[in-house]
Amino acid sequence: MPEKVHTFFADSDDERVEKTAPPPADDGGRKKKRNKKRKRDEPADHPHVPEGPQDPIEVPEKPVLESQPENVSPAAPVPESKPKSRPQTKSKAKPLNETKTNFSSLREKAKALYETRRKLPIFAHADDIRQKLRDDDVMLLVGETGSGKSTQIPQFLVNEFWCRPTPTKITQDDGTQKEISVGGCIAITQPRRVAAISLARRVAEEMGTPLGSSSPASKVGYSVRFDTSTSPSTRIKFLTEGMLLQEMLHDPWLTRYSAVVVDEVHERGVNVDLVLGFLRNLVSGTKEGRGSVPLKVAVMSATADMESLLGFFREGYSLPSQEQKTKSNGSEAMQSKDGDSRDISVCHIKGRQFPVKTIYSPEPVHDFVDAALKVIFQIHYKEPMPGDILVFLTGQETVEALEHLVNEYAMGMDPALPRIQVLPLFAALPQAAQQRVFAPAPPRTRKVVLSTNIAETSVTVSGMRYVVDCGKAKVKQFRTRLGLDSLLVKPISKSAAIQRKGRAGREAPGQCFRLYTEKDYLALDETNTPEILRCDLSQALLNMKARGVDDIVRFPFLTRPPREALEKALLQLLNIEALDESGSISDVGLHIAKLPLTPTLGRVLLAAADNGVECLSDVIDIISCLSVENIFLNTNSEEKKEAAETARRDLFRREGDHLTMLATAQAYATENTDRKAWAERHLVSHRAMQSVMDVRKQLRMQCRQSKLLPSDDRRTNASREPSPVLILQSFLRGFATNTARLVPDGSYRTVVGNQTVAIHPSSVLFSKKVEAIMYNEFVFTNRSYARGVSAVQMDWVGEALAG
DNA sequence: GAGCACTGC
Repeated sequence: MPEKVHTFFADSDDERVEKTAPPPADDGGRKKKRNKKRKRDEPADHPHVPEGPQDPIEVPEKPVLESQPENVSPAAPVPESKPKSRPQTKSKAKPLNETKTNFSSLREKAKALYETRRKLPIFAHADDIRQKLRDDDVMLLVGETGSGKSTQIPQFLVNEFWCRPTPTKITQDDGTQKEISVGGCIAITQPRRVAAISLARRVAEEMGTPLGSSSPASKVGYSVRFDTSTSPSTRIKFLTEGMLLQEMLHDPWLTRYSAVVVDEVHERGVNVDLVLGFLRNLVSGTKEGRGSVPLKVAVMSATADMESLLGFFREGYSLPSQEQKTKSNGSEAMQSKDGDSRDISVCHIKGRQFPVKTIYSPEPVHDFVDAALKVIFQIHYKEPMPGDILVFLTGQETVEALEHLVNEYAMGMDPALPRIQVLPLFAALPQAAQQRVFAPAPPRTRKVVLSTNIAETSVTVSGMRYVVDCGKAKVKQFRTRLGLDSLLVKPISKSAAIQRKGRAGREAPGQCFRLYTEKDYLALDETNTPEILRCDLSQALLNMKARGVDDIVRFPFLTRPPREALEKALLQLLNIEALDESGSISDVGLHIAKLPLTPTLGRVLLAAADNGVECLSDVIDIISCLSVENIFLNTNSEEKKEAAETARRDLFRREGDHLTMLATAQAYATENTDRKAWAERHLVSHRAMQSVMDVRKQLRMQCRQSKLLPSDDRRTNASREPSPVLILQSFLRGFATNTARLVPDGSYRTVVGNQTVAIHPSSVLFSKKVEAIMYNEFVFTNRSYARGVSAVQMDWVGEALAG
């Protein structure tokens, strides 16, 4: 396979962007020096983005969520979980005159933003990028932090000739021809919801178009779970990877799209691997379902590891097509037939980062909390203000330990020195406490943020000049053989270390103190282990089966999971009857695949439907609670624990966590005056309960659509008592293998495998002895824990295991 | 006696 283009764009050096910034290039054809070929590609109705000197762009120094265009600051700080999704007043078209006035002010804003855009490192490469995707269907792009790739690439491409809706004909199953329109829209996938939404908002502003469903003329929209905002004129759509997979279940040929841009591939979540596999099949196949209209694919990553992706897509081109029709042609014939579009372009765009000096520990460090403490004060004593410190630790425990130590030492500090403000940051921290890290420090105060790897990708805190990196992180790993997840502290990868270091150089030159030796660094893995090698594959496999990938072994995995892991997942799907004996997907499996749940929880939902509408309704409430992390607030202090016990007394159910969750969800749902106050009174997380209600609403809706629930939404009988037996038996249909019995020594042993398992301290059954338990999660940290636990009877378990 | 980080029509 010829490799036609392999270009590395030399770009400006880090801080000298201004000086070496290339001559302003074209953004979409608005400049004088325009590319002749492009002219006719531009629809006239494209919002006008003028050139020329404009008002200086105000880029507010606000917390920025990562994966946002690195140099873009959203107007608002980190949104409270789902900011605008709650009162859903979507898809309301504005009156025409209002829309009109909006357009002119939107255009003004876009005009102002244009100056910022053209200074982005990627801007000078707009023409090359357009040309590459005209020649080839696949482009790989390495864009370092600050290059502007996520916001600019879709704008570079949206007016290309190949990006228009194309009328074509497809052959239907019955052999008849059907006229359809293919393409017209660009999809850009993101690993996280917030990134998808804020990127869409930013690109809409830059293009001078309203966002999503706010106007029928909107050209930019987004789609994430619980919150989709698009219009009939949407041309650029940001969506989460999961959302694209979901769309592909209904439209396997992606007929709405002319291009899919897969962003942040280096994060390698399991969903992105599936997306890439499906896209490779699409670009290297016959495209019959698209009426032969090509699909352009751009794969973007922040790290330079493009070799494996290049090999991955080349392999797709060199194989005989997955589709039967071209099989006889062989790969060579296909190559000459399709010519250029069978090549793959690679681009490398430098980022815009300030230099960060790396300081290694001269000696190996045994206690990184202690070492971090020393380094923090070393920085504080020696380095000038301003300059906040970001410390990467492994988890809540180490964060809190170091928090106490720093506060203790700071008290004995010379009063003449600037003060120190310590701020913890981890996902389980209540939202209000998380927000504190974004507030600027008081005068003469240095902020020290102690964070888990949440600050590595998900949250960006501004003002950081010093990074302290312990070199470790907790990693979840699914152990196929044991059927349990382990959560262990492991060394991070080089690319994670580089990512952490980069956090010090976003606003000024910085320093990164690595609490490990250079030798240790050099011994680290190059990249993070892809999630597909670390997780239970049953959901991924079910998704593939639901899309007609019969032979899992032949699916193009960017990283192929071990055979054992695939077999385990297939067995699991067989156990819950999602697959039949031949390995084909069953009706049950097809139904489960469409639910936004793990296959096991999906199976439980269907089993509950067999036990009647009331049981299904209750099980939906419980599943909704299980779908969000921890609905109960943490109670670390003895005092708080007692308070919680009292506050939650009326929610507690002796049957276990499932019935307790049901009581909580129903009490919350029936609270009509002040849910927030109710949650606070019961030491229940209001944020988590809002998510629970979102999931519940979605599941109820789907069950009504599939006629499992009656179409009128009235809860059957609010005052009725739930049936614990039916509910728990429904759960056993999915979790029969997640059971353990009490043995004479007072411990629990798993029914399958006879392993010791302890009830997690967060469970209401903690320290209780019952005949047998069923649990949702089996996690190894310091020991094996069962989480999400209920008491069950052994004869139920026997029945469930027998099928 | 304890909770890395994401995510789904």
